[in-house]
Amino acid sequence: MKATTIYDVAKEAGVSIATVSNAINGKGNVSKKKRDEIFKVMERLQYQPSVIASALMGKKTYTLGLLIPDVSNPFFSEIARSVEDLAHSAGYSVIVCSTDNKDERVDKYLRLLEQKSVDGILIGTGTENGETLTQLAQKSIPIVMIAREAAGVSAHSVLTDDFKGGGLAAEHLLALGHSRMAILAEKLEVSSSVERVRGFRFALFEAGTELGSDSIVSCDSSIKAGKKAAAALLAREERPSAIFCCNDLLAIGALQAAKEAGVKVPEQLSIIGFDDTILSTVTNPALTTIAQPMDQMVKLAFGLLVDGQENGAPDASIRQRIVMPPSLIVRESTGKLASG
Amino acid sequence: MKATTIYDVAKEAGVSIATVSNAINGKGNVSKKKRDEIFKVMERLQYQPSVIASALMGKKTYTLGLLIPDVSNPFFSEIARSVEDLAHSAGYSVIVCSTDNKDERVDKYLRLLEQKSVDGILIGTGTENGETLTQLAQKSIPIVMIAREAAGVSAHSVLTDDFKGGGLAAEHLLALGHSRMAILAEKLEVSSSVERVRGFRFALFEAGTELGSDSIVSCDSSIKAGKKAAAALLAREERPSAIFCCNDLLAIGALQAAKEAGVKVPEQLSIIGFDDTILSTVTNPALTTIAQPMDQMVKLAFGLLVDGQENGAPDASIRQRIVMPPSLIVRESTGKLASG
DNA sequence: CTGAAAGCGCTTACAG
DNA sequence: CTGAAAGCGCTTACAG
Repeated sequence: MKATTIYDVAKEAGVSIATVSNAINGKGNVSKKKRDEIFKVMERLQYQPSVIASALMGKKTYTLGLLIPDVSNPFFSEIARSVEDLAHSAGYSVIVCSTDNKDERVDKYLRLLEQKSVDGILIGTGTENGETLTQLAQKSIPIVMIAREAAGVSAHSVLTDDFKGGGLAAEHLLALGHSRMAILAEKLEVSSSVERVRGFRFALFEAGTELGSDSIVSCDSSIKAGKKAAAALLAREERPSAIFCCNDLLAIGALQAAKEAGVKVPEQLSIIGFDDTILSTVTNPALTTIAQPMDQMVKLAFGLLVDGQENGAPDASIRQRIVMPPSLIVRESTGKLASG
Repeated sequence: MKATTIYDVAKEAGVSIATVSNAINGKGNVSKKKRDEIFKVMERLQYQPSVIASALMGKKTYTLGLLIPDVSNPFFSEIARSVEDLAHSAGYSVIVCSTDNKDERVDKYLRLLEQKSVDGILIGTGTENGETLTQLAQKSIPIVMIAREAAGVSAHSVLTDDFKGGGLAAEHLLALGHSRMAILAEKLEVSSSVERVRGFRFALFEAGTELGSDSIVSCDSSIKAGKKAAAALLAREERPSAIFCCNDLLAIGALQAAKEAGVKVPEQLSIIGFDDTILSTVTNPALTTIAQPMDQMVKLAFGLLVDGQENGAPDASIRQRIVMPPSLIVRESTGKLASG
């Protein structure tokens, strides 16, 4: 069964397709009578305008792209959900793209999205080579970065103050009386990770403490990798009394390593994560972590992406960089060292 | 900067747009010489064909829709990732739609996807009213159901043998010597949930045991709701020694309720979940659960959806219903009752 | 082997 | 207030 087109309803309603189009889009004055008649016919024929056709005429596709490292990672799936909801209520749908932080995948997806003429792209994935991005920006397809720094790309970005987040974690641990600390970071190419580490170290420095140079270990961003790295940390002669993990996945790995090593959390070891994903509420002990105000960040980013194009967008050219404050969520995985 | 079109490359290459089109699509014999020239120009101009335009000419949009209750639910985000990967390597992108199992959202998304002329829709969400679906099916947009039964809709479906899954859970608990059991189910409108409960009860029946009529409680599918319902169960005079939860979220709620009530798992209470999501590996104790072979299921569903249209599809009309076997994953949350 | 022309389903000036 | 016509960027017969 072929879908009904604007021609079908025009014929049925006894008007031209131009009038149908005008009626639908509320343009050019169509008399109320005709308009009603047209809408009645549309309903009867179950007519749905083809966005393909109208997109070809320069209108929007009402489709957005979302680039993230991995939808199956709770942190990003939560972002995806927020984006989707916002998009949905604004009439957009979103194409989700998991990049695994691989440049080739980023590139391929970006090209795909361009070919599909999406109305904008939200990027929450690492992109060292801003080349493709810059090209896109030139082609006037709006881009905004979320929870990631735009590496030399002239795009708006909304992110968390990762430096401060690291500081928050350090202060919490310091207040609990810890002094032998370690850091578990994901690969240090990711800018947010670097900032978290820097912030953590700086807070320690301000407090007059310092981190041994071998106290920062980095690994892949997964529970498994985190577990392995944490296990090595715990096997050291001078076992740390607290570990700052740059994301919840790593923190969970650390939790598991501690369990296997028979090290009690938080009595003998404090563990603090980052991101405040659903995972952190589910572990036992529940994870103390640093939360990013994701809902707000998504809302801001979405606004920049979509309204930026809809309004006259007088300031579209001036690149915005919105930084949001993280917050400490204390749960059960951190505490004072049990008696010394 | 306007994007380059087929006209630009035709002009540059000194040929007609028809020839460019043929060269790109490998149709109508284009001499090797011209073809090479054309490709060179395309590269130089960074030409990317518009899928919008070719879709309008009846070609595919290379976009698929995925309907699930909620991307931020780990079970579904894992499905989404598998679908995305398969789609990606076949040249498709996927629009993710979280329906919250609400009919209105299902309907709205379905209509949206239709307007965007997606090449197919994968449905993993409850849909009581098959009406919209049936309409779509008539409009010849391919649909396949995944992990859900197609309610009276003539669409392929690939699902887990939920009845057997429930049975597996029961047998496991039975073998551990339990007799006072209870079930935590999500709203009983969801077909898969009903089957799991039925399977569980049947296995008990075969073993000569029975479930008190008040031993089946249902609630929303969330950790919070599960926790509350489980707490009520645990507060009963005749506290159950084992709870079968129809999904991991509920099981985690039960785990938390037990912790709060001071009931030790698995020593005093066994808890078994369903789905084998990442969450079940992260709890402490780790969750015993029933796994669905999701990767295989997604692969099969995707094949039905995409190849079904690409091949001559001689059997496209005969509706397939593929049922996959679940399996028991024993972790730490189930065990024999400690001494009686 | 190659190109002129029609057409996909819309929208947008422009006449009337 | 309404419609004929051109055009968006492609593809597909059909001539040559």
